[in-house]
Amino acid sequence: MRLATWNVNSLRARIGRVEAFCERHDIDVLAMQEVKATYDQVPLMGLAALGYDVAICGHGQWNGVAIASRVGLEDVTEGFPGQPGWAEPATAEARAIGASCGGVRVWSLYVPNGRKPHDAHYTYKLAWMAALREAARDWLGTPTALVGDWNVCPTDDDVFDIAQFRHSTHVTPEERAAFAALQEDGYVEVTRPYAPGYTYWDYYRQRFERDRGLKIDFVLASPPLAPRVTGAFVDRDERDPAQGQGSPSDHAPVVVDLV
DNA sequence: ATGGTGGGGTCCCCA
Repeated sequence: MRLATWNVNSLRARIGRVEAFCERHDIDVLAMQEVKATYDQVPLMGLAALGYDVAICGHGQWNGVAIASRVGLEDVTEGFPGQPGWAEPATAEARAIGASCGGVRVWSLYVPNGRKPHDAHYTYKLAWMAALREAARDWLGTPTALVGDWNVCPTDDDVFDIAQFRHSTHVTPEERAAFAALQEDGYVEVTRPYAPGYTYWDYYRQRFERDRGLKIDFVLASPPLAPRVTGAFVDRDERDPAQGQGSPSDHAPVVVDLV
């Protein structure tokens, strides 16, 4: 089974690229983040014609998550127990969707950005990740994949210039500890051994062209699932403005193969 | 310390 995760930065603006990506790589399950759309807003006929069922847990503005699957899409759940809410309607209830796909429980996750350390959104980010850890403990015994945009750089090597992030989110000890805690519980980050490179490059200052990016998109596999991983890669071509139709997302998709 | 680009919704917020 081939599983992918991709922060698409608007599914409406990117539907053509998403369909081409699924076809080109023979994707079975695609977890998407920042879809910025509800189900009825997106022309999904193309994906349906390719054999995919789609579930969207989304808001029309700044975020929203989705799962497209052609190996079954069952027991769809929006959010997880204990997920902290947020007063702003634009950010509420649209950061996690889970479903059973071909015998694997897949969670498409959009971890809050946090904006700035000391910002209330940063506190919310840490609370959200702590709640995810608590919920994820219950899924350790079954084949589970926690995939998505984690908005955390686990090591200094995951940032093009750590000096520029002295006063930024994504690299603080607290965020790194929250990401590491899931691995201490038994989840295994399965992409890095096969695909150590960046997954995100800012739009401005030609960051992609100069390979000045971040590694923030990951796949955490539960103990029963981790040994089934046979490979992974980052499809940098999908971030390349010179390739494909229309403008790219600022994230590249991450693909994982499972037996 | 700031601004650069792209995507939303209403002319400004968010990544």
